[in-house]
Amino acid sequence: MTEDELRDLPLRERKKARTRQALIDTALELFTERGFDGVTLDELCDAVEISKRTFFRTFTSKEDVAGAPTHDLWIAFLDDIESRDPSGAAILPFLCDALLSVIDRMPAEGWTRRVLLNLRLADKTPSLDAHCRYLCDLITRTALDILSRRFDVPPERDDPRLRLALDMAVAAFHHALEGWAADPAEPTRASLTARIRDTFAAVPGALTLPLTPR
Amino acid sequence: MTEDELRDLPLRERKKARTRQALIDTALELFTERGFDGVTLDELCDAVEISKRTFFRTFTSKEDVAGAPTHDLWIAFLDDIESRDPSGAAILPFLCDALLSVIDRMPAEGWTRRVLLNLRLADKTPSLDAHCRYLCDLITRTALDILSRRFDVPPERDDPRLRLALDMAVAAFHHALEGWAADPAEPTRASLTARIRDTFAAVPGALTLPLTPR
DNA sequence: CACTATAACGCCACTCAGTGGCATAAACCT
DNA sequence: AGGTTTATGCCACTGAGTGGCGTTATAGTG
Repeated sequence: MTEDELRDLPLRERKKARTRQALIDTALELFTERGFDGVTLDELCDAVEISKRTFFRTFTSKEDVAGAPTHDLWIAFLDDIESRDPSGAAILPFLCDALLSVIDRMPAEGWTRRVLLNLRLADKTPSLDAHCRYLCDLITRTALDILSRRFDVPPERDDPRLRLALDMAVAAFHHALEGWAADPAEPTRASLTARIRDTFAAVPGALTLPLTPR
Repeated sequence: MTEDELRDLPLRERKKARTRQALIDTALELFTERGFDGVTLDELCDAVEISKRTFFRTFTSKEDVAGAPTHDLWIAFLDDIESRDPSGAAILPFLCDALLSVIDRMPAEGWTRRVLLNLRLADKTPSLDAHCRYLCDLITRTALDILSRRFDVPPERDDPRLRLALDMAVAAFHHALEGWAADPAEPTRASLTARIRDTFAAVPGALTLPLTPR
């Protein structure tokens, strides 16, 4: 949510959105500095001048606020595939394009840093990692609904292909994100999209990878 | 852990294993009956006549005890791929065989029921679902280590194929488990292995699934 | 510009998961 | 049997998350 989009919302909504963003930013900074478990919710709420009760009206858990950046990305992804033109392509390029396009449209200001902190925190905080994976699975299910509504594919109980293709895309995306977040060179939006392209390209070859003993 | 394997352990280990099993069985029954959140740890510990402190020496969290059946399955899987003969096959059939073989060697008595209850609980308990996914990811990483040690494949940072193949296998396995656990007909070990074979067979076709608008 | 309706917020008390510390008891070893 | 090691029980404590309710701020209306 950029400042521009914000202006044409009612005052009440505007304040809510600002509080939400302040919580995300402050949480990411504090967690990164002192560790996820090293910061209590009370401290976070103090820093944002918010009551703990209000925190739980905005986020469902402590993990939820730290996972918000990637979650927002997934939400935008769902919105994209709701209307994207398949133009005769197979499912995997379709999903890859959707991801690339969504990343391209994310807010310019500070987006990269937020996702990066989110990923690095998740990498060393089991409960956060678990939460992100759970959210991601919810998204996958919703995406499955959207795609099977829009396109002419057999239902999941008869044919697991759509489901499997989605899971592959998610796996490829995760692998790209992981390598990107661990990159010692400053990760940029461009380096992320490059990694995504590469990983998706590697998918078909993965099926036939031969196993020769060392 | 069967009663047979149990006998040649020292008394101390035997007791620990029995307590652990009692905790799993009682937890699954209680959670199924009154819901995961409807049972407190104190109640569970009372039922097994164990102090809460001892519970946390056996399991890392409330979720952990309910996820133990599938976790045990994954541990056995790791053990299997440590020594399984690839016999020239590609990675996917190799992993499929490993899973089938592991399922075949699980304890006869009550194993199906435990896994079933675990899966059905995870299906309607977000925190449990999240925990299982996290554990599963830990396993995937370990499997990656084992395979890249045993076989002659490029390291992950240069080539994501091994990693992607593992993720696909996990996705296929999950899909099989999900359909199996939701089966209105009594799920058996045979019906599970059949589903696994079918889902793995569908993987190559998933890559090229065409998207034609309805 | 009031005036009412409607959300959001703050505060307080409470439940329950999870942890640290230490005393006790059980199993192991010789 | 006697001393050592290792598991257990108990108690007090922290911190996440929830329910209830009074208060404040925004929205909608004459």
